[in-house]
Amino acid sequence: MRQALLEQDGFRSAQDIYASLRVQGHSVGLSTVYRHLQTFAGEGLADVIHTADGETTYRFCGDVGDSKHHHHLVCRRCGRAEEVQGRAVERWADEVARRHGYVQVEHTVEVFGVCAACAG
Amino acid sequence: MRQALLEQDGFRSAQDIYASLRVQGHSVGLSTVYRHLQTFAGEGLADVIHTADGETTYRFCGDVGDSKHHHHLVCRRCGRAEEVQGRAVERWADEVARRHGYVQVEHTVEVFGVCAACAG
DNA sequence: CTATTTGCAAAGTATTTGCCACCAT
DNA sequence: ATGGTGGCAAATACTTTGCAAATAG
Repeated sequence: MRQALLEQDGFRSAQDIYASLRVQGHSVGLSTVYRHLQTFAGEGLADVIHTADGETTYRFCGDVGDSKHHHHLVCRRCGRAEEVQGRAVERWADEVARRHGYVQVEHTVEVFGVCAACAG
Repeated sequence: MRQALLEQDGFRSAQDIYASLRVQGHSVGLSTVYRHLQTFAGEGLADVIHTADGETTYRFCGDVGDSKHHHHLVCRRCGRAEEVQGRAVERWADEVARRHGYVQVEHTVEVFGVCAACAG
């Protein structure tokens, strides 16, 4: 089951993944999907992002516990995602925060678009 | 009522705003809060952002229909926010997207921290 | 047999909608 | 009367939790 989940690709919502699994014949429960997703996210096996309309989506990064800070370029259509880094952004965020006297700074940066394949 | 809503400050969730209004003595309905919030957002009178944990929060920008593209530096504690711009970020996002062949690019960038006042 | 995993169903929480009452015109 | 605004309550949608059956060790 864990396996079946890990084989899913791209950023998908829990509900979406659940539906896919059922269609694929697995008789899995919704709670199981949520439970694993949370576990994965906790272990760093999955990235979590919230789309513009507030949906929570997950994506598996592979088995590598590569915990490096990165952001995503996500296809709005198919959910496919590229992991990207941006020293420029990190610097900008820190600078902005510092200038206003904010501490314990974090930031969320996600880029959405339509990938070459989907754009046709 | 519209007025009472507009007087709220900082980024707050709908539920939060609703609670405040009730405490302040207004006998307002939750739906009214949501309806106005959506209207405001549509008119550009309010900015909407989703916090890291998926909560939807709103903030009033004043009466100016100043629709310029900007981001926020938000205090995690009190909800206060500074509107910031970052040409560097815009450029970076476009560049990253272009490099991977993505089109119709958009991005969400929010910086969270604890403001000087709250950090004490 | 005990511990873990899983699925179902129930409970929660957040948001949207339907509908009727109320206010000013 | 008429249109718009507002409140309550019901309906949705998404996520979490309780619990007992199934499975593994």
